Amino acid sequence: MADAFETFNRKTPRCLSTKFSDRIQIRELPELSKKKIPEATIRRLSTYQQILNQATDEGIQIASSAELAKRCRLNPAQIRKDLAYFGEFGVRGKGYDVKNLQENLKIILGITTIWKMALIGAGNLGSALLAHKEFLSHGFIIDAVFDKYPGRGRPQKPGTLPIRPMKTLKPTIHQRSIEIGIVAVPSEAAQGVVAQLVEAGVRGILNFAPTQVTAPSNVTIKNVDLGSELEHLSYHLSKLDEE
Amino acid sequence: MADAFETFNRKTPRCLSTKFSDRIQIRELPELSKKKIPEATIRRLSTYQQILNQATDEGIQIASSAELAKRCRLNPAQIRKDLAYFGEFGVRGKGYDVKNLQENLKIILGITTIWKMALIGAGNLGSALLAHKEFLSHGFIIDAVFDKYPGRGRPQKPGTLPIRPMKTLKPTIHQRSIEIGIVAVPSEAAQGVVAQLVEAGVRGILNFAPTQVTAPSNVTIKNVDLGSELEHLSYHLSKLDEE
DNA sequence: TTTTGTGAAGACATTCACAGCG
DNA sequence: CGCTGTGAATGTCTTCACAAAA
Repeated sequence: MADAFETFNRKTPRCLSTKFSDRIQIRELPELSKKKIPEATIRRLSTYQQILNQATDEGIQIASSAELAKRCRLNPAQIRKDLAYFGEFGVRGKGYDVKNLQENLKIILGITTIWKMALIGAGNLGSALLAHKEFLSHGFIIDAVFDKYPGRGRPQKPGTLPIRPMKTLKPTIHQRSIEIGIVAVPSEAAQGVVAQLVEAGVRGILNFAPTQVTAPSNVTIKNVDLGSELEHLSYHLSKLDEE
Repeated sequence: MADAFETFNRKTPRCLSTKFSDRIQIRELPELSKKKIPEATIRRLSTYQQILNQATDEGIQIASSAELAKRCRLNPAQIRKDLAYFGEFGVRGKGYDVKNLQENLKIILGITTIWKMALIGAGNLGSALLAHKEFLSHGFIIDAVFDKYPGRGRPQKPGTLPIRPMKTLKPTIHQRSIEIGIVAVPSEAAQGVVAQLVEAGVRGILNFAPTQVTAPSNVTIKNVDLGSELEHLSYHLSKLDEE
């Protein structure tokens, strides 16, 4: 896992020879290698993955930034700049090797190994997530399921994950080395569950409850809120009525 | 529906009396009333709704921008500026009336009436969405369900929506005045379904398929991609390993 | 030639800081 | 007094335009 970012910013500033920088300590140099990567760029990396998959399916081996831009409706310069934050992946005069770029994006996104996740909440949404086959192809797997009422949900078929009581959350997460929690419980319960997940040692949380939850800064939280997406849609639809 | 935006930019520039502007046609005036609202602001409006609901539940009647900011971890000036795009909702020296602001946000977001939606795809995800009670409290309702194979899915109980064949998409959407489509079908089928929805006359689409779909510019598309959210999480988790 | 990678310019978004109002 | 509403300042992101490379 630790080598996931070896390719990052691997460029040496051309104005400085290695020898020179060996002898003289230069204040700006460490800053240069830690150029800040915009959040907006990171969000687009998944889209690039998506369209590269599509291109692979169509048998395309080399794609220019213009071609990629067309597929995700972005500016070509945007794509070149985004990729350039992480290295020099293209060939001037030709474009990007689709397969190669795809591999590099996987490394950058940290999905070279499979992330184990714990699902909390086996209601409607939880069950759908559990059945969601696409997770695995993206490098994620639900490895344990918890619910306040372990009896509920679909009857447990053989080969299905057992629904565990909340009491066993911490030991199970430790034992199975789970690093991500998915919160699919009602809003009222969400903050409590987040606290338990943090206590159990997860480092990332995907929260489906439409409420603001907090966690220490070393735990990353991503909120997925359907209501908010629909409201955004509604805003734009109402606005069109005005014209 | 058309009155949903009457409160927008209802401020009269103080430098011009009403009489004055009645008599003389001023070029800049129409521009002033159409000040462009940042997308980032619009995305935050749903969050404001969420924290106002929370405040209401706690019995809070008046809240300052500082108080609201603390609840959604934003800068107070951000909140004041966002709200100021749509009118003067606050009282100087006091703050914002929670109830009143909530009502105004509903009008701004266009959720004063209930939006009817058609769900396409009655698989795992579709079924979960169908059972998702929260939609209604946000002003949205699934009014018709379609699937390539109408027989599948949960056995149809009385009082449950029938699963209709795709053939009936267009007439049903017309007949029931449905304006939003939810795409919960596999990636390969997504673009085709989007085309059918557009043809049937919907104006907004919520797409759960992890693929880039296109529609004419008069149809608004919002993508919800779980894989992409997880990849974003993965990126941040991998990065923390580096330090 | 073609297309990348990248400074510089431009567009957009956030925060500051304070006048103005209750 | 306290807090909003808002220009001005700052910060961030996107796009342009071109030198450098294959």
